[in-house]
Amino acid sequence: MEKKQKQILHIDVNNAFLSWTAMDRLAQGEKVDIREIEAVIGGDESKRSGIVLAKSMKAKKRGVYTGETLYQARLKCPNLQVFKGDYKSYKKHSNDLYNLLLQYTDKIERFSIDECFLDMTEYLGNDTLLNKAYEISKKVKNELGFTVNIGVAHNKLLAKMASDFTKPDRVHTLFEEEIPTKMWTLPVSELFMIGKKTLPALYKMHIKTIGDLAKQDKQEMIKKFGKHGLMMWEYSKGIDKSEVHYLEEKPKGIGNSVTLPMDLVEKEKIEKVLLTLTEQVTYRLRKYNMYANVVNVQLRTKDFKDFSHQKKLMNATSNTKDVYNVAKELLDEMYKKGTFIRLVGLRVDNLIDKDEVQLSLFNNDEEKKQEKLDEVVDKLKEKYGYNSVTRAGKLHSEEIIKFKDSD
DNA sequence: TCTGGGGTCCTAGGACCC
DNA sequence: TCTGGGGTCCTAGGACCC
Repeated sequence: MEKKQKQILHIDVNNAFLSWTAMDRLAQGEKVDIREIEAVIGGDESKRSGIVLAKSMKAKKRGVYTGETLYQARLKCPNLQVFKGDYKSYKKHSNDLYNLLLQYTDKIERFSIDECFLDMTEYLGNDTLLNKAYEISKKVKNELGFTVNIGVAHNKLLAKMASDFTKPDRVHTLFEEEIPTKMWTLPVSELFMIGKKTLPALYKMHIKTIGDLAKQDKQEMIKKFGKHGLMMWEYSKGIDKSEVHYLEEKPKGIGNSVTLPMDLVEKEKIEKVLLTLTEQVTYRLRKYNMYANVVNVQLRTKDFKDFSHQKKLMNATSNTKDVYNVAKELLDEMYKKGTFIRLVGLRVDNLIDKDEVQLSLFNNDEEKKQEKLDEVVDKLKEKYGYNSVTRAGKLHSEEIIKFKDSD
Protein backbone atom coordinates (compact mmCIF):
# COMPACT_ATOMS: atom_id res chain seq x y z
CA MET A 1 0.00 0.00 0.00
CA GLU A 2 1.29 3.41 -0.88
CA LYS A 3 1.75 5.79 1.99
CA LYS A 4 -0.14 9.03 2.01
CA GLN A 5 1.92 12.00 0.88
CA LYS A 6 2.98 14.17 3.78
CA GLN A 7 1.82 17.79 3.93
CA ILE A 8 4.53 19.89 5.55
CA LEU A 9 4.89 23.57 6.40
CA HIS A 10 8.09 25.26 7.54
CA ILE A 11 7.59 28.53 9.38
CA ASP A 12 10.57 30.87 9.68
CA VAL A 13 10.38 34.22 11.47
CA ASN A 14 11.86 37.01 9.33
CA ASN A 15 14.96 38.53 10.99
CA ALA A 16 13.66 37.09 14.24
CA PHE A 17 15.90 38.75 16.84
CA LEU A 18 15.81 42.11 15.11
CA SER A 19 12.03 42.04 14.54
CA TRP A 20 11.34 41.05 18.11
CA THR A 21 13.63 43.71 19.55
CA ALA A 22 11.99 46.24 17.21
CA MET A 23 8.58 45.32 18.62
CA ASP A 24 9.80 45.50 22.21
CA ARG A 25 11.24 48.97 21.66
CA LEU A 26 8.07 50.28 20.03
CA ALA A 27 6.06 48.86 22.92
CA GLN A 28 8.29 50.81 25.30
CA GLY A 29 7.50 54.05 23.49
CA GLU A 30 10.57 54.34 21.28
CA LYS A 31 9.75 56.16 18.05
CA VAL A 32 12.11 54.48 15.59
CA ASP A 33 11.29 51.05 14.17
CA ILE A 34 14.74 49.48 13.87
CA ARG A 35 13.43 47.22 11.09
CA GLU A 36 13.34 50.35 8.91
CA ILE A 37 16.94 51.50 9.42
CA GLU A 38 20.44 50.07 9.01
CA ALA A 39 20.54 48.07 12.22
CA VAL A 40 21.73 44.79 13.71
CA ILE A 41 21.38 42.83 16.90
CA GLY A 42 24.94 42.24 18.02
CA GLY A 43 27.04 40.78 20.78
CA ASP A 44 29.10 42.84 23.20
CA GLU A 45 32.48 43.94 21.84
CA SER A 46 33.76 44.76 25.32
CA LYS A 47 33.15 41.11 26.18
CA ARG A 48 34.92 40.03 23.01
CA SER A 49 31.74 38.68 21.49
CA GLY A 50 31.10 41.36 18.92
CA ILE A 51 29.35 39.54 16.12
CA VAL A 52 26.17 40.12 14.13
CA LEU A 53 23.27 37.98 15.39
CA ALA A 54 20.56 39.44 13.14
CA LYS A 55 20.31 42.24 10.59
CA SER A 56 17.64 44.51 9.13
CA MET A 57 16.85 44.40 5.41
CA LYS A 58 18.62 47.72 4.96
CA ALA A 59 21.77 46.44 6.65
CA LYS A 60 21.59 43.30 4.51
CA LYS A 61 21.47 45.44 1.37
CA ARG A 62 24.80 46.93 2.48
CA GLY A 63 26.30 43.43 2.57
CA VAL A 64 26.09 42.82 6.32
CA TYR A 65 25.69 39.13 7.13
CA THR A 66 24.97 37.10 10.22
CA GLY A 67 28.03 35.85 12.06
CA GLU A 68 30.51 38.46 10.88
CA THR A 69 32.19 40.83 13.31
CA LEU A 70 30.59 44.14 14.12
CA TYR A 71 33.86 45.71 13.05
CA GLN A 72 33.54 44.28 9.56
CA ALA A 73 29.85 45.18 9.41
CA ARG A 74 30.64 48.82 10.25
CA LEU A 75 33.20 49.02 7.46
CA LYS A 76 30.46 48.19 4.98
CA CYS A 77 27.79 50.16 6.74
CA PRO A 78 29.23 53.16 8.64
CA ASN A 79 25.88 54.32 10.04
CA LEU A 80 25.07 50.88 11.42
CA GLN A 81 23.14 50.93 14.68
CA VAL A 82 23.85 48.06 17.03
CA PHE A 83 21.33 46.80 19.58
CA LYS A 84 21.62 44.22 22.33
CA GLY A 85 19.67 40.98 22.24
CA ASP A 86 17.22 39.90 24.94
CA TYR A 87 16.94 36.14 25.11
CA LYS A 88 14.06 36.17 27.59
CA SER A 89 11.95 38.31 25.33
CA TYR A 90 12.83 36.13 22.32
CA LYS A 91 11.70 33.05 24.17
CA LYS A 92 8.38 34.74 24.91
CA HIS A 93 7.78 35.73 21.29
CA SER A 94 8.75 32.23 20.23
CA ASN A 95 6.17 30.77 22.62
CA ASP A 96 3.51 33.17 21.31
CA LEU A 97 4.15 31.85 17.81
CA TYR A 98 4.04 28.23 18.98
CA ASN A 99 0.74 28.77 20.79
CA LEU A 100 -0.79 30.38 17.72
CA LEU A 101 0.33 27.49 15.53
CA LEU A 102 -1.25 25.01 17.96
CA GLN A 103 -4.60 26.22 16.66
CA TYR A 104 -3.77 24.46 13.39
CA THR A 105 -2.09 21.25 14.54
CA ASP A 106 -0.35 19.79 17.54
CA LYS A 107 2.20 18.12 15.27
CA ILE A 108 4.73 20.90 15.60
CA GLU A 109 8.47 20.48 15.79
CA ARG A 110 10.29 23.46 17.28
CA PHE A 111 13.40 23.37 15.17
CA SER A 112 14.94 26.44 16.78
CA ILE A 113 13.78 29.53 18.63
CA ASP A 114 12.44 31.02 15.38
CA GLU A 115 11.60 28.00 13.19
CA CYS A 116 8.88 25.37 13.27
CA PHE A 117 7.87 22.41 11.13
CA LEU A 118 4.16 21.57 10.97
CA ASP A 119 2.87 18.20 9.83
CA MET A 120 -0.54 19.09 8.40
CA THR A 121 -1.24 15.71 6.78
CA GLU A 122 -4.13 14.84 9.10
CA TYR A 123 -5.49 18.32 9.60
CA LEU A 124 -6.14 19.68 6.15
CA GLY A 125 -9.77 18.68 5.64
CA ASN A 126 -11.08 20.16 2.43
CA ASP A 127 -8.58 22.98 2.35
CA THR A 128 -5.31 22.99 0.44
CA LEU A 129 -1.92 23.22 2.10
CA LEU A 130 -1.22 26.50 0.31
CA ASN A 131 -4.43 28.12 1.56
CA LYS A 132 -3.58 27.12 5.12
CA ALA A 133 -0.14 28.63 4.75
CA TYR A 134 -1.59 31.98 3.66
CA GLU A 135 -4.07 31.88 6.51
CA ILE A 136 -1.31 31.26 9.06
CA SER A 137 0.89 33.95 7.58
CA LYS A 138 -1.88 36.54 7.84
CA LYS A 139 -2.85 35.52 11.35
CA VAL A 140 0.72 35.73 12.65
CA LYS A 141 1.15 39.20 11.18
CA ASN A 142 -2.19 40.50 12.49
CA GLU A 143 -2.11 38.97 15.94
CA LEU A 144 1.59 38.87 16.79
CA GLY A 145 2.93 41.86 14.89
CA PHE A 146 5.84 40.23 13.07
CA THR A 147 6.14 38.48 9.71
CA VAL A 148 7.15 34.97 8.74
CA ASN A 149 8.15 33.09 5.62
CA ILE A 150 6.36 29.82 5.05
CA GLY A 151 7.62 26.93 2.97
CA VAL A 152 4.99 24.55 1.59
CA ALA A 153 6.03 21.06 0.47
CA HIS A 154 5.68 17.32 0.88
CA ASN A 155 8.73 16.83 3.09
CA LYS A 156 10.72 18.80 5.63
CA LEU A 157 13.76 19.44 3.46
CA LEU A 158 11.75 20.94 0.61
CA ALA A 159 9.61 23.00 3.00
CA LYS A 160 12.74 24.39 4.61
CA MET A 161 14.33 25.19 1.27
CA ALA A 162 11.12 26.92 0.16
CA SER A 163 10.86 29.14 3.22
CA ASP A 164 14.33 30.42 2.39
CA PHE A 165 13.31 31.79 -1.03
CA THR A 166 12.53 35.51 -1.34
CA LYS A 167 11.89 37.31 1.95
CA PRO A 168 10.19 38.74 3.92
CA ASP A 169 6.52 37.91 4.54
CA ARG A 170 6.19 35.37 1.75
CA VAL A 171 4.69 31.93 1.17
CA HIS A 172 6.52 29.65 -1.26
CA THR A 173 5.76 26.16 -2.53
CA LEU A 174 8.36 23.60 -3.52
CA PHE A 175 6.55 20.56 -4.84
CA GLU A 176 8.36 17.74 -6.63
CA GLU A 177 7.61 19.05 -10.13
CA GLU A 178 9.02 22.47 -9.16
CA ILE A 179 12.44 21.13 -8.10
CA PRO A 180 14.16 21.68 -11.51
CA THR A 181 13.05 25.30 -11.88
CA LYS A 182 13.04 26.45 -8.24
CA MET A 183 15.86 24.46 -6.61
CA TRP A 184 18.31 23.09 -9.17
CA THR A 185 19.03 26.61 -10.41
CA LEU A 186 20.29 27.71 -6.99
CA PRO A 187 23.98 27.80 -5.99
CA VAL A 188 24.94 24.55 -4.28
CA SER A 189 25.91 26.53 -1.16
CA GLU A 190 22.18 27.17 -0.60
CA LEU A 191 21.43 23.50 -0.01
CA PHE A 192 20.71 22.63 3.62
CA MET A 193 23.69 20.94 5.33
CA ILE A 194 26.31 22.15 2.85
CA GLY A 195 28.70 24.35 4.77
CA LYS A 196 31.87 26.22 4.07
CA LYS A 197 34.14 23.17 4.41
CA THR A 198 32.26 21.06 1.88
CA LEU A 199 31.90 23.83 -0.68
CA PRO A 200 35.52 23.90 -1.95
CA ALA A 201 35.46 20.12 -2.50
CA LEU A 202 32.29 20.46 -4.57
CA TYR A 203 33.71 23.34 -6.61
CA LYS A 204 36.72 21.18 -7.40
CA MET A 205 34.29 18.66 -8.91
CA HIS A 206 32.75 21.50 -10.97
CA ILE A 207 29.57 21.34 -8.93
CA LYS A 208 28.23 24.88 -8.80
CA THR A 209 24.45 24.51 -8.58
CA ILE A 210 22.17 22.15 -6.71
CA GLY A 211 21.26 20.79 -10.16
CA ASP A 212 24.93 19.92 -10.80
CA LEU A 213 24.93 17.96 -7.54
CA ALA A 214 21.75 16.10 -8.51
CA LYS A 215 23.45 14.92 -11.72
CA GLN A 216 26.33 13.26 -9.85
CA ASP A 217 26.61 9.51 -9.51
CA LYS A 218 25.23 8.39 -6.18
CA GLN A 219 27.94 5.80 -5.49
CA GLU A 220 30.68 8.30 -6.33
CA MET A 221 29.26 10.76 -3.81
CA ILE A 222 29.16 8.06 -1.14
CA LYS A 223 32.73 7.03 -1.95
CA LYS A 224 33.97 10.60 -1.70
CA PHE A 225 31.97 11.94 1.24
CA GLY A 226 30.57 8.91 3.07
CA LYS A 227 27.22 9.36 4.77
CA HIS A 228 27.37 13.08 4.22
CA GLY A 229 27.77 12.41 0.49
CA LEU A 230 24.64 10.30 0.38
CA MET A 231 22.70 12.92 2.30
CA MET A 232 23.82 15.76 0.03
CA TRP A 233 22.92 13.75 -3.05
CA GLU A 234 19.48 12.86 -1.71
CA TYR A 235 18.78 16.43 -0.61
CA SER A 236 19.75 17.75 -4.04
CA LYS A 237 17.04 15.54 -5.50
CA GLY A 238 14.54 16.61 -2.87
CA ILE A 239 14.60 13.25 -1.08
CA ASP A 240 13.98 13.38 2.68
CA LYS A 241 12.04 10.78 4.63
CA SER A 242 12.43 12.29 8.09
CA GLU A 243 9.41 12.82 10.30
CA VAL A 244 8.23 15.94 12.10
CA HIS A 245 9.36 15.35 15.69
CA TYR A 246 6.48 16.96 17.51
CA LEU A 247 6.88 15.30 20.88
CA GLU A 248 8.93 17.09 23.47
CA GLU A 249 12.40 15.58 23.39
CA LYS A 250 14.85 15.43 26.23
CA PRO A 251 18.31 16.87 25.53
CA LYS A 252 21.17 14.51 24.66
CA GLY A 253 23.76 16.81 26.17
CA ILE A 254 23.91 20.08 28.11
CA GLY A 255 26.78 22.54 27.97
CA ASN A 256 27.81 26.06 28.82
CA SER A 257 30.86 27.88 27.59
CA VAL A 258 32.20 31.38 27.96
CA THR A 259 34.59 33.61 26.10
CA LEU A 260 36.60 35.27 28.84
CA PRO A 261 36.90 39.07 28.98
CA MET A 262 40.65 38.51 28.90
CA ASP A 263 42.82 35.50 28.17
CA LEU A 264 43.74 33.42 31.22
CA VAL A 265 47.03 31.62 31.81
CA GLU A 266 46.90 30.42 35.41
CA LYS A 267 45.28 27.06 35.99
CA GLU A 268 43.73 28.17 39.29
CA LYS A 269 41.76 30.88 37.54
CA ILE A 270 40.60 28.51 34.81
CA GLU A 271 39.45 26.12 37.53
CA LYS A 272 37.30 28.81 39.07
CA VAL A 273 35.63 29.42 35.73
CA LEU A 274 35.11 25.67 35.40
CA LEU A 275 33.41 25.56 38.79
CA THR A 276 30.99 28.29 37.82
CA LEU A 277 30.24 26.52 34.54
CA THR A 278 29.81 23.19 36.35
CA GLU A 279 27.25 24.74 38.69
CA GLN A 280 25.31 26.18 35.77
CA VAL A 281 25.38 22.96 33.77
CA THR A 282 24.52 20.57 36.60
CA TYR A 283 21.75 22.92 37.76
CA ARG A 284 20.18 22.65 34.31
CA LEU A 285 20.78 18.89 34.33
CA ARG A 286 18.97 18.51 37.63
CA LYS A 287 16.07 20.63 36.41
CA TYR A 288 15.62 18.08 33.62
CA ASN A 289 15.73 15.32 36.23
CA MET A 290 18.59 13.66 34.39
CA TYR A 291 22.00 12.16 35.06
CA ALA A 292 25.11 12.44 32.91
CA ASN A 293 27.47 9.65 31.90
CA VAL A 294 30.14 11.76 30.21
CA VAL A 295 31.90 14.98 31.19
CA ASN A 296 33.63 17.11 28.55
CA VAL A 297 35.91 20.14 28.98
CA GLN A 298 36.67 22.45 26.07
CA LEU A 299 39.42 25.06 25.81
CA ARG A 300 40.03 27.62 23.11
CA THR A 301 43.42 29.28 22.90
CA LYS A 302 43.94 32.90 22.00
CA ASP A 303 44.80 31.89 18.42
CA PHE A 304 41.46 30.11 18.13
CA LYS A 305 42.61 26.53 18.43
CA ASP A 306 40.02 24.31 20.08
CA PHE A 307 40.78 21.36 22.32
CA SER A 308 38.52 19.06 24.26
CA HIS A 309 38.89 16.09 26.53
CA GLN A 310 36.11 13.91 27.81
CA LYS A 311 35.66 11.10 30.26
CA LYS A 312 33.04 8.46 30.75
CA LEU A 313 31.96 8.13 34.37
CA MET A 314 31.76 4.94 36.40
CA ASN A 315 28.35 6.04 37.67
CA ALA A 316 25.97 8.54 36.12
CA THR A 317 25.56 11.67 38.21
CA SER A 318 24.04 15.14 38.34
CA ASN A 319 26.09 16.15 41.33
CA THR A 320 28.07 19.39 41.18
CA LYS A 321 31.03 18.06 43.12
CA ASP A 322 31.32 14.80 41.14
CA VAL A 323 31.23 16.59 37.80
CA TYR A 324 33.62 19.28 38.96
CA ASN A 325 36.18 16.73 40.16
CA VAL A 326 36.19 15.06 36.74
CA ALA A 327 36.31 18.44 35.02
CA LYS A 328 39.42 19.30 37.03
CA GLU A 329 41.08 16.00 36.00
CA LEU A 330 40.33 16.74 32.36
CA LEU A 331 41.72 20.25 32.68
CA ASP A 332 44.86 18.73 34.23
CA GLU A 333 45.30 16.50 31.16
CA MET A 334 44.95 19.38 28.75
CA TYR A 335 46.57 22.24 30.58
CA LYS A 336 49.84 23.45 29.15
CA LYS A 337 51.77 26.02 31.07
CA GLY A 338 51.88 29.42 29.45
CA THR A 339 49.03 28.90 27.01
CA PHE A 340 46.61 31.79 26.75
CA ILE A 341 43.05 30.53 27.11
CA ARG A 342 40.26 32.50 25.48
CA LEU A 343 37.29 30.23 26.08
CA VAL A 344 36.36 27.61 28.63
CA GLY A 345 33.47 25.21 28.11
CA LEU A 346 31.91 22.41 30.09
CA ARG A 347 29.32 19.95 28.85
CA VAL A 348 27.72 16.76 30.01
CA ASP A 349 26.69 14.06 27.54
CA ASN A 350 25.08 10.60 27.29
CA LEU A 351 22.26 11.79 29.52
CA ILE A 352 19.72 9.42 31.02
CA ASP A 353 16.55 9.94 33.00
CA LYS A 354 17.09 9.83 36.72
CA ASP A 355 14.61 6.98 37.18
CA GLU A 356 16.44 4.88 34.62
CA VAL A 357 19.59 4.93 36.67
CA GLN A 358 20.49 1.70 38.36
CA LEU A 359 20.98 2.62 41.95
CA SER A 360 24.63 1.93 42.43
CA LEU A 361 25.89 -0.27 45.21
CA PHE A 362 28.35 2.49 45.87
CA ASN A 363 25.61 5.03 46.41
CA ASN A 364 26.98 5.76 49.83
CA ASP A 365 26.34 8.31 52.51
CA GLU A 366 28.79 10.80 51.09
CA GLU A 367 27.00 10.80 47.73
CA LYS A 368 23.63 11.15 49.38
CA LYS A 369 24.97 14.08 51.35
CA GLN A 370 26.17 15.78 48.18
CA GLU A 371 22.83 15.25 46.47
CA LYS A 372 21.05 16.77 49.42
CA LEU A 373 23.37 19.76 49.25
CA ASP A 374 22.61 20.32 45.57
CA GLU A 375 18.91 20.04 46.31
CA VAL A 376 19.04 22.70 49.00
CA VAL A 377 21.10 25.04 46.84
CA ASP A 378 18.76 24.54 43.87
CA LYS A 379 15.74 25.38 45.97
CA LEU A 380 17.33 28.60 47.16
CA LYS A 381 18.15 29.45 43.57
CA GLU A 382 14.54 28.83 42.54
CA LYS A 383 13.34 31.08 45.31
CA TYR A 384 15.80 33.94 45.31
CA GLY A 385 17.30 33.81 41.81
CA TYR A 386 20.20 31.92 40.35
CA ASN A 387 22.91 34.28 41.49
CA SER A 388 21.71 34.39 45.09
CA VAL A 389 23.72 31.39 46.20
CA THR A 390 27.42 31.18 45.70
CA ARG A 391 30.34 29.03 46.73
CA ALA A 392 33.33 30.30 48.53
CA GLY A 393 36.33 30.78 46.29
CA LYS A 394 34.28 31.42 43.23
CA LEU A 395 33.31 35.06 43.58
CA HIS A 396 35.86 36.30 41.14
CA SER A 397 34.75 34.04 38.31
CA GLU A 398 31.14 35.05 38.85
CA GLU A 399 32.08 38.61 38.15
CA ILE A 400 33.41 37.28 34.86
CA ILE A 401 30.44 35.13 33.95
CA LYS A 402 26.91 36.14 34.69
CA PHE A 403 24.47 33.29 34.50
CA LYS A 404 22.12 33.66 31.60
CA ASP A 405 18.63 32.67 32.67
CA SER A 406 17.71 30.71 29.60
CA ASP A 407 15.42 27.87 30.59
C1' DT B 1 40.55 43.37 12.03
C1' DC B 2 38.21 40.15 15.06
C1' DT B 3 36.10 36.20 15.15
C1' DG B 4 29.12 33.76 20.38
C1' DG B 5 26.93 30.05 22.42
C1' DG B 6 23.97 26.08 22.31
C1' DG B 7 23.24 21.98 20.14
C1' DT B 8 23.45 17.15 17.03
C1' DC B 9 25.75 13.91 14.40
C1' DC B 10 29.75 11.68 12.24
C1' DT B 11 34.55 9.86 11.70
C1' DA B 12 38.83 7.82 12.70
C1' DG B 13 41.95 5.55 15.58
C1' DG B 14 43.13 2.77 19.55
C1' DA B 15 42.03 -0.73 23.11
C1' DC B 16 40.17 -4.92 23.91
C1' DC B 17 37.69 -9.27 23.13
C1' DC B 18 36.45 -13.37 20.49
C1' DT C 1 57.62 -15.41 13.99
C1' DC C 2 54.04 -13.64 11.49
C1' DT C 3 49.59 -13.45 10.56
C1' DG C 4 43.47 -12.90 10.05
C1' DG C 5 39.00 -10.38 10.80
C1' DG C 6 34.75 -8.60 13.24
C1' DG C 7 32.57 -6.17 16.87
C1' DT C 8 32.13 -2.82 20.66
C1' DC C 9 33.49 0.88 23.45
C1' DC C 10 35.94 5.06 24.24
C1' DT C 11 38.05 9.43 22.91
C1' DA C 12 39.42 13.66 20.14
C1' DG C 13 38.18 16.40 16.70
C1' DG C 14 35.34 18.38 13.25
C1' DA C 15 31.18 19.69 10.28
C1' DC C 16 26.96 21.63 10.35
C1' DC C 17 22.77 23.98 12.07
C1' DC C 18 20.34 28.32 14.21
